Amino acid sequence: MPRGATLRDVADRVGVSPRTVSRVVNDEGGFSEVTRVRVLEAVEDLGYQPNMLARGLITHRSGTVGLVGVDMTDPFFPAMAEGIQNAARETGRTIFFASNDGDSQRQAEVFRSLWSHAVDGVIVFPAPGTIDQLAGYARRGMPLVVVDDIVEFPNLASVSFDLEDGAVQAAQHLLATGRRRIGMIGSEITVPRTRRRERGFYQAFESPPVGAELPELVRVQPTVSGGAAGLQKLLERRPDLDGIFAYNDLMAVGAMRAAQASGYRVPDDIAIVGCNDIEMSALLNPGLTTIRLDRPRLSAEAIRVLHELIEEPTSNPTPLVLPVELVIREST
Amino acid sequence: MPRGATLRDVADRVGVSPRTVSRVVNDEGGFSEVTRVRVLEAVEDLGYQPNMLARGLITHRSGTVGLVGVDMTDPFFPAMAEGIQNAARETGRTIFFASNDGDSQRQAEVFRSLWSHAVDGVIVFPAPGTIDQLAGYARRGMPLVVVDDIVEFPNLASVSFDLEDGAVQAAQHLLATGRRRIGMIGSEITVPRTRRRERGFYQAFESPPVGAELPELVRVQPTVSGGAAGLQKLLERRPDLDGIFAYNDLMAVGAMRAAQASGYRVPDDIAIVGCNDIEMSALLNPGLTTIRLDRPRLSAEAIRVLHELIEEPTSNPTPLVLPVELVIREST
DNA sequence: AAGGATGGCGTCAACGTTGACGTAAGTCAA
DNA sequence: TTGACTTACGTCAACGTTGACGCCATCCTT
Repeated sequence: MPRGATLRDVADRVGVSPRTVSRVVNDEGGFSEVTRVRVLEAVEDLGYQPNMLARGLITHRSGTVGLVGVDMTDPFFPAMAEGIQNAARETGRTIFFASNDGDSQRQAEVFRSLWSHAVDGVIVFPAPGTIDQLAGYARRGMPLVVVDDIVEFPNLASVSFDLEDGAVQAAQHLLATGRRRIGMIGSEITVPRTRRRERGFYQAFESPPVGAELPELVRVQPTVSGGAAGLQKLLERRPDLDGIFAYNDLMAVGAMRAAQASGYRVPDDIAIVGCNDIEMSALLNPGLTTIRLDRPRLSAEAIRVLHELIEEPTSNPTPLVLPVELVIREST
Repeated sequence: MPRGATLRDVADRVGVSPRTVSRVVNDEGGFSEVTRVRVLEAVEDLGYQPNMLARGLITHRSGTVGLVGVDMTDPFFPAMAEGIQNAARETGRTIFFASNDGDSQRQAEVFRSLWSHAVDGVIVFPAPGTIDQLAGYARRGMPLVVVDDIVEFPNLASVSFDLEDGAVQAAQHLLATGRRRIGMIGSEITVPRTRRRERGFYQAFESPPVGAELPELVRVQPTVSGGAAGLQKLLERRPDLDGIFAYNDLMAVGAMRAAQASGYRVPDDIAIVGCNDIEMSALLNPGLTTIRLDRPRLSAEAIRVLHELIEEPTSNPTPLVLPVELVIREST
């Protein structure tokens, strides 16, 4: 790209030094009203835009934030990214985006690249099993916010949803609406998230209503086809299941389709509860009962915590866990 | 962020000049094998990462590409962004992401910011009515690829889908499956895209099969609720419609739900064809017949064209229009 | 043996900006 | 009137890197 006007160009036109133009542009004070007006006119005329590379080189602030996701095509992600991007823009920062593909190696590459570009901080949806890696970056001084997972490491902030409670709510709802033979389709991916959801699910059965039987659990891939496979497996074990809680909405969709394909009516024969409340869930037929996560809130909190960390690198924020909410639609 | 090791740190440890380290790191040649090995060892030991700000300042290549979308939550977008991001990574570039919110003002802000950050080029899903604005950036030397819209401006590349043909295919499919009273739910957003789809739609009626009546058209917001509203309007005009083509899948979903809510069976009473083949469309009940756009291909082509433009700024690529394909599911 | 080419470095300046510091003119209090 | 302070600038160096160029061995050619 051709280079645009520089401080020197503006300075020459006005007849002051570049330093003075810099002061005006950054509103540092130390200039007269007359100078200010003339400089800003020249800035306008020449279409001057500060060069963030040069500025960042000296201030060690690049005005950028990294956003590392597992995979952009996860339907949970876009709303998060949009919120984060908007929040970042309000503080004058631009977003570097990169996927880690759920792979620690790739995530390391991504972080090397972001470090090279001198990002001011990073918000990351961690690849499974990479908390230590991330803690390493944080220790080296990179402001880092882990999203969607609870981590307890010094210098490593985290913002997440209370999915344990979400699982409790889902199971209780199934029990409260009269379901007695309930299965959970969990995720085989071994992250703390998974365990927490399962723990919450079982917790709801600690003092079960009369007639409730011990729940079933299968672990499958967290995808639509995984959900379908999970439902098949559960029905093989217990063809009389009447309630399902799925690890996420995609799996719930898969389970719903598989159930319908096997001749079960939803919700008459079998009720299904998902988790995440992705956009699609309200549009299904029947609409999916699910656990709503307030993603705009999570975005806002993540950026807020990150900015705290950038401004105050020594601060040690406590993990933030946001409440979740059951949304009842037609699938239960 | 704290700064990492620099060329000087590496140089001091090895006992050579920073210039030599730079040569090794960039594999420019002009160093001995012994030096190469010792430098790379030191690079490894110190965890040296080149500072892209400093490098970009002097080379005028920042190793970044801007990706400007209308809105990340458009279900059409994530797969594109993921593909673009992966393709960019292979060439060692990182993606700056920003939304224009479909607003020209905001888009201008976004471009100012990207210019400030010295991006090597930009891929943009243009906000409606901003082609002139974009042509301006291209004229000033910014390598720019417009995606999802055909533009014929010098210096401004474009990559898009043949949605005119998509509309032809959709309409012909409806006619071929015996539908005779067909409506189109168009978008009220006045971009060339919209017109092209409508033109293709009407084109299919230029030599209609016997019994086919003149098609109906409404224009509504390109959203789920817009689609529902559009279907209502169409049915008010002609309650005996038996086929619908919607501008996009979200509208098709809205139309499908509205039709079902009004007691119409899909596809028995009324057939529905969407456009885009977003992930959700295969998961609906019934599955949505729609026009599939090869988004991975579009991503790849967009990055390819952009790189050509970056390497060869004077080249003037012709607009690229990719073929589309009808996917028949249960809604027709 | 002289001349030229080549390999393997080093030196210096520059990219565009800001931090640190200097300075001249003006203001104010004692 | 003097000294201290303030305002409104300017000067210089530095951030980390690379482009341009220079230099000294070494090697080859004739």
